[in-house]
Amino acid sequence: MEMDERKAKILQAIIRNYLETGEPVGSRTISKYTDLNLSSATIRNEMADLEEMGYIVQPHTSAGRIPTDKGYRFYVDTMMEAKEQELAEVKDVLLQRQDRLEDMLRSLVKYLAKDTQYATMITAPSVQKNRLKFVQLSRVDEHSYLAVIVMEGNIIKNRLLAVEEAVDDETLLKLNMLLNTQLSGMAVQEINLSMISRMKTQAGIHSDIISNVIDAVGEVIAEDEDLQVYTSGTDNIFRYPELADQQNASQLISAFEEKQLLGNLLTGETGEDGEGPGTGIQVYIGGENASQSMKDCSVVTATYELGDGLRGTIGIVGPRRMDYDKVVGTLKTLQTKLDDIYGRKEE
Amino acid sequence: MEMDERKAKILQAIIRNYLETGEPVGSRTISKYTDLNLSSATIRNEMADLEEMGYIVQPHTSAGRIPTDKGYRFYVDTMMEAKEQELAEVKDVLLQRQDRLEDMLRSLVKYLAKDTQYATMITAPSVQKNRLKFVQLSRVDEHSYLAVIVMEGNIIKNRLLAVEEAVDDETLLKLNMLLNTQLSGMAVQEINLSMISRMKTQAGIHSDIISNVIDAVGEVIAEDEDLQVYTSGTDNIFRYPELADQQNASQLISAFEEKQLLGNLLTGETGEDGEGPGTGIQVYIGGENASQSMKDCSVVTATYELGDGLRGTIGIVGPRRMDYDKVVGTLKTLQTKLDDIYGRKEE
DNA sequence: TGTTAGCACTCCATTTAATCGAGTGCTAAC
DNA sequence: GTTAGCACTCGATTAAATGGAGTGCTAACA
Repeated sequence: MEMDERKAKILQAIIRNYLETGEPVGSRTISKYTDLNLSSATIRNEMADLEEMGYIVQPHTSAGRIPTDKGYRFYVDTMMEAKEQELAEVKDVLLQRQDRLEDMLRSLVKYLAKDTQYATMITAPSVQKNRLKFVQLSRVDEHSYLAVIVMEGNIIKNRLLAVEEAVDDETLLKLNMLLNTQLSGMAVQEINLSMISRMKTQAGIHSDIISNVIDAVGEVIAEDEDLQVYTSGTDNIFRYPELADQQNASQLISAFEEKQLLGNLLTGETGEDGEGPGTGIQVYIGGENASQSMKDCSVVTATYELGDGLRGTIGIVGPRRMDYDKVVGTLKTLQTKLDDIYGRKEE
Repeated sequence: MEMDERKAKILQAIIRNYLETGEPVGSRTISKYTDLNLSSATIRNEMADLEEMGYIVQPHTSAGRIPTDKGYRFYVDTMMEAKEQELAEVKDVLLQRQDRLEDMLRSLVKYLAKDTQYATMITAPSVQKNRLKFVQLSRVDEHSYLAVIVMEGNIIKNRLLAVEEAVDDETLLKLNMLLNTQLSGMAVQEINLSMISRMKTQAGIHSDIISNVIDAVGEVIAEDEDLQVYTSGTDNIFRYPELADQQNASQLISAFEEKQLLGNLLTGETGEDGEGPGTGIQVYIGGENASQSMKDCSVVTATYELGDGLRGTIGIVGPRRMDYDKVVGTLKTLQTKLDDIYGRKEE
């Protein structure tokens, strides 16, 4: 048996209807719902076929049909029309916070949760090419010195160092020059032992400071690697009865508490080809999810890019019967806007 | 009617038992539970009295008794024995992250959630005396300059500034001197218009850079004022059936999503006297909570101090029948440890 | 006067039975 | 190939029956 056009239309009608109501869909409903002008009996026959093919199931004998994962998959792959979404104020969110990345992400993920009414998450962008751009050491007071480290993509980190003996201004200037001539533009992997010892030699009696700074650089990099994940709208799961029962809710809320695992979930698979906005969007339906705790959810992920090789992932989590058209549309639009704002900086 | 010793003992027994089981406790249970050697009939009489006095109620006619808010309040005020807690690894958490305040708070709140099995929250410390300690402007590349601002308490902030025309090294040095002589040690409120215009005059043709930096300072301060709240262990509410039903859970999870409101809840009332650890701990039982959404919860808050006037609040949220002894003990111990680590820095 | 045994009573929780209705599959006619 | 008709299924909802934990009250006792 194969999928002909009429079956597809019926399947589509079932899914559309189920997305809206969350109730199993009966043959009579479809008969009226579509412009096919077929009686419920005919629909029933077709539905039996669709069930046999694995696109829909009955929760129990005398109920209507609901889509299976395979049914949703078919819908998403061949029938979905990702509509560009409005996303009115998002541009403000993105612009407003440009220089406080963290705040921007928090705002963004919150905005998305509010807009879509699903739970949302976003990973802080991680630097692809981990290059140092600039290192600076300054005196804060007698015994504390501040190391500021700027990486490619304008990721800024600081670290306060305790230093035994004071350093005079001139030496400080020299140390800074030493640091920058050696480290600027350097990829993190290239900083090796011989380099470090060379620098120490040059620093002479202040070699301990240099090694402090280099330690700081190392830590800062490491810090950047266990990536931050921000979430919002977890309370939205209570909007969908199929997720709101104690069992499910508890599991999901727990999952959202474990940012680290969430991160893995998001970064696990990005291997989609293509450039520019509108690509890198993936849909995971129910059992397709890597995590057991998400087995009753669908997750839509999108990679985003802030220029300079800064890449992260956005995830939207809802029930299986999530409004795929809207969510994918929203993410596409968002990608476009991000590209508008950050893309042109690249030149 | 008044509270005599026997009534207090019975009330205590009722509460202790209810804290453990979560089930209404009957007269027979108490008769066996305590060392009073009284028959259940006698206990029944006393319980009727306690009910009349408002310390306990029956959920329905033929059920045992459960404590009222007033009952818990009496317990907390007069019978609780806050036991010092073990808190094995917390010292590691506190030390390990000393220079990344944010990470430390996140770890801490997570640790507490795991230890207590309740939901936890913590506000980032806000600076009491908002003094600038150090300001530095450095060149990152041709058109971007980095302003680093260090405040009393070693709160470090950076901001990237776009600058039209390049500035040579010497000028940069001068600007930095200007900034520091004028701003260092200055309280934020003291920076007024006349000061700003004076600095601008001195900066001459680079006055726009100065005003950029001052703007940055302003923003950074403002940023610090809408205080961050970190939460953890919200999934713990599902451990307590009385909070885990859909209605309650949804409301609570929503409350925890609204960090801003949570913040108000925590900072609303601190007006407790006393110095040093072991003070500033407050217990809000059920309806005593300011927020309607917490009406079925108890909240224990504690202020903490990191030295240098850096103060924040910790909150632990659980069911009414929370283990007050343990929670208060935990917070006291934590305060002591924090004092050990950060307290002596003050000298 | 305080304590206790005994007993009737209440009310929730749980189980069991009864009813309803949406939706199906199948058959036979068009 | 389509459709009307009908018997059938099965979850959901409502109603009734049962059991038991715990009470309040009374009367007897120290």
